Amino acid sequence: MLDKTFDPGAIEPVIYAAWEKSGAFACDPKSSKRPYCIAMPPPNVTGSLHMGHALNHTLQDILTRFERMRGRDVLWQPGTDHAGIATQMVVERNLAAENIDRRTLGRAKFIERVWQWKAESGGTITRQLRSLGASPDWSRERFTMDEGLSAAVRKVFVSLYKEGLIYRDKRLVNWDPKLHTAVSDLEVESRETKGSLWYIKYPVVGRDGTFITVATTRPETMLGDTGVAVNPEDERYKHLIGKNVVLPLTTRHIPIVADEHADPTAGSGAVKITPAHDFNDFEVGRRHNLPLINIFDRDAKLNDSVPERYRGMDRFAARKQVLADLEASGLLEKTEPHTLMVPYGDRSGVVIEPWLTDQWYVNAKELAKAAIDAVERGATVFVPRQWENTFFEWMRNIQPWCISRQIWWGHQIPAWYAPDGFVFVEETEEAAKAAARAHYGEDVALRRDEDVLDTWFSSALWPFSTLGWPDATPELARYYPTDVLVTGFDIIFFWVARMMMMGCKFMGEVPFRTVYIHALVRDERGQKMSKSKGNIVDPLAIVGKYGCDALRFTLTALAAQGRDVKLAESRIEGYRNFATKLWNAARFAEMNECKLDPKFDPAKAKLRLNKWIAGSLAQAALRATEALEAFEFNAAADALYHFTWGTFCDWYVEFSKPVLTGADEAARAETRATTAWVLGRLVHLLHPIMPFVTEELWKHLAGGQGGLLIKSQWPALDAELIDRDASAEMDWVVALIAQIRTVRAEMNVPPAQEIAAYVTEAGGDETAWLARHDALVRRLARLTRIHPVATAAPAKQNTIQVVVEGALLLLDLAGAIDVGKERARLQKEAKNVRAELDKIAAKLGNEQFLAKAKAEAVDEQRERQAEARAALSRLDAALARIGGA
RNA sequence: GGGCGUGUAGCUCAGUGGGAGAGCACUUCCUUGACAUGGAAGGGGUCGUAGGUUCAAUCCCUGCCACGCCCA
Repeated sequence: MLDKTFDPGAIEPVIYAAWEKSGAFACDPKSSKRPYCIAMPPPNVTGSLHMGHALNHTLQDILTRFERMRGRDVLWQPGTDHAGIATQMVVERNLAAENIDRRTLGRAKFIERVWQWKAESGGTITRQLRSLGASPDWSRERFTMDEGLSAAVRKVFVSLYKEGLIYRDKRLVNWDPKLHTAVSDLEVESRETKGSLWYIKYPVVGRDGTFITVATTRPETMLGDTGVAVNPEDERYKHLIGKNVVLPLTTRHIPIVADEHADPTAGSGAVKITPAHDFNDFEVGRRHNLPLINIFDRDAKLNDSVPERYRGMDRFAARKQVLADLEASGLLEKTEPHTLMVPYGDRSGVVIEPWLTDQWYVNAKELAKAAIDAVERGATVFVPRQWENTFFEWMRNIQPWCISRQIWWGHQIPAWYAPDGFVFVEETEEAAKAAARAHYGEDVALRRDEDVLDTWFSSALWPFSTLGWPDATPELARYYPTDVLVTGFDIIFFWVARMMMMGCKFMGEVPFRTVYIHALVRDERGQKMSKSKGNIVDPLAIVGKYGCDALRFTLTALAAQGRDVKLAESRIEGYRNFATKLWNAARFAEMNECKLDPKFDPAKAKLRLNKWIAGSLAQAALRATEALEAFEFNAAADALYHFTWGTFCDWYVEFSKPVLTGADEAARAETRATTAWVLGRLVHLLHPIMPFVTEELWKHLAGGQGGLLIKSQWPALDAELIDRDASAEMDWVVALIAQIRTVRAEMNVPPAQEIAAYVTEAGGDETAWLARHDALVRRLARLTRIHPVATAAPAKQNTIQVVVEGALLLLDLAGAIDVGKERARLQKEAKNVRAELDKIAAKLGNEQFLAKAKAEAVDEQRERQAEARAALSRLDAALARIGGA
């Protein structure tokens, strides 16, 4: 016997273990089934589960389970990302607690400590994914620093280098002065900041008392100025172009140049040019051959290129000093408040400094071509489609990708330098040595580049490196290209774009046919969840409180395309209740000995009731299947929810009660079999969304003989099961009962009071329907009997009149009714029907409508008119009988 | 500044070229033999705004307003 409620905490771990043990998650490369593959976006190995993961993995798991049940050989490829900077920071923090600095430890020892940390703590996130019910093929779990994946990285690096698509360059990079590494444009976050705009007077050489005023947000960098720019069209400054100014606080003379970069409407119209410390100024400097003067060291402290008094100062201290000195010398004209965008490192949280260094770059512009083309010709399709615009926008304006990082944890760049600086890029040290020998005619000492690659470089290879590339494995041939990538829009640039580039380049084919982009999970007020706001909802806490299925169903139901998911706990509670509802429907079936009968064929059911529920189920199944195929997760959840609760539990189960306790043995047997059959199909249909409760119920329904639900077949319900006549009949019964209940409530008939009813003016169908379902109607509308009578007249003083489609019912209250109240009720109803009739009449009276509207639309209006007229005449007659017009 | 998206019931959101929906919240009633994590009934919306297309617009098009996100 089932318990009264489902106990997720006790049952989930047991079921998960059974799934894993059964091998249900594993793909089967040798099978004859069609393959289906999803590459899991590898979470950071340092990560812990948040709602974004929960949504992302729930959707992937739904697709995985759905396709698996539909008979595909599914590979959901799991793994984790080594997350270079993030992981190094975690381990450095741990070392700091032991008072150890990584530099004193040395590179090799440090890397050892990272691996040790990974072995101990790196499994957190994958363990957490298990408690979400995720069913990837754990036996194939990969890590981006695995030997195989590292080999792929080296091969890609070397071949891109040899093609000239990876190169070394000295240019400005985003320098993180805290982490001491370059970062890519994407790892820089611009934050709107309230600052100042300082107006500084630069004296013009040879014209005493003449100044040009520049406006700047970063006065401290003036010590690296090598020019002043004005717009060539700016009349205020035209006469000064070509003249020199004395750079205040120094003795340096720098030229005034004409450049479009200077905006005459901003600030003073003249700008200082610091080519070594500003991306725009770098370009201006290049156009005018201005020298680059680097004034910062790697900590962003001032170096020896500045006057002595500023050396060694931090950039922020230097700003104060420079301003004070300018003020003292009368060169600070004014200060205005100014809002500007300041770049911050997304990991370190400190202000990023544009800094001149040697770094490795990928020619992304070139690689982007094939990726753009692939999306243009539909080889990869984004769902929802509009994200293709975002993708194109980024890809068409893509900048060189800085891939070297000055940290230790990651794939070390396979480049070796000879003493003369010549570089040899090879997959192994031996190959580099051989190349050097060939180059110099003798062995020379080689020094390996110390930098490592951007983490996203290895993630970009994920869809094929995990399948064994560069080896030609059977898995690679079978599962690449993958079918779907499920991810959030925030990593379209970081990851999707780069996988597209690398996949097209090295596999000659896109990495995935479809990219499903889901939204961000926000809190119930629509705010992004963040630690500082304290509005984080922890998925594991939710799972503990409401069960995994409740969380999964909630995320699914809210995952409408093109909209953020706003998560309110009340929704989760509601879907937990849904799981309970399903559970109790099964409990009802069990109590009534509804057992699965393998020989039962719903198409052969005799009772209208059973034909109707089978057809309704088929309809819901078709809708859910279509929705999942189209990634309309919420629509699938919605169709199944409404069938389960609104149709099966609210009506069918109630309807079945008189049959199950009745005397007709054949009807009982058929209804029992139908109930069990519907529930059996239903747990299959709900399984991808709510895997635990359905698996547990399946065990009970099938008496342990049905195998695991996760391995079962998706129900292919024939649309032939949808029986229009049975639907019309049962819909009428439902409407009849609802109408009687409404009237009873309005007339304050106590719910427990059973009353007699009379029916008259019934059509042929309605008479038959009422006879057939007499027991159901009596039970659900709480009537003692329904007597057919020849006429409603004379309406008695103790009868209320219920107008339904195709019949008139009289409810006998066995006592005087409040005639005034009854009249008011009928008048209100008549008023509503008249209003509707007016609307229909206006339409049908419109010749344009009759001439131009589709025939079906006109017919529909005519039908509605006929129904409304019939209802109105019954209402008028009813009113006449009690003496009210 | 460029791009994208969103404005529908008190809240969170579905939805459709022709009769406005769900969940939660709210009101009233009900411990009936699956379920009070339940059942029954009910109140509540000029579908942001102004135009246009159409026989017909909440839905399609345009402008505007508001909000959100991404990029510069």
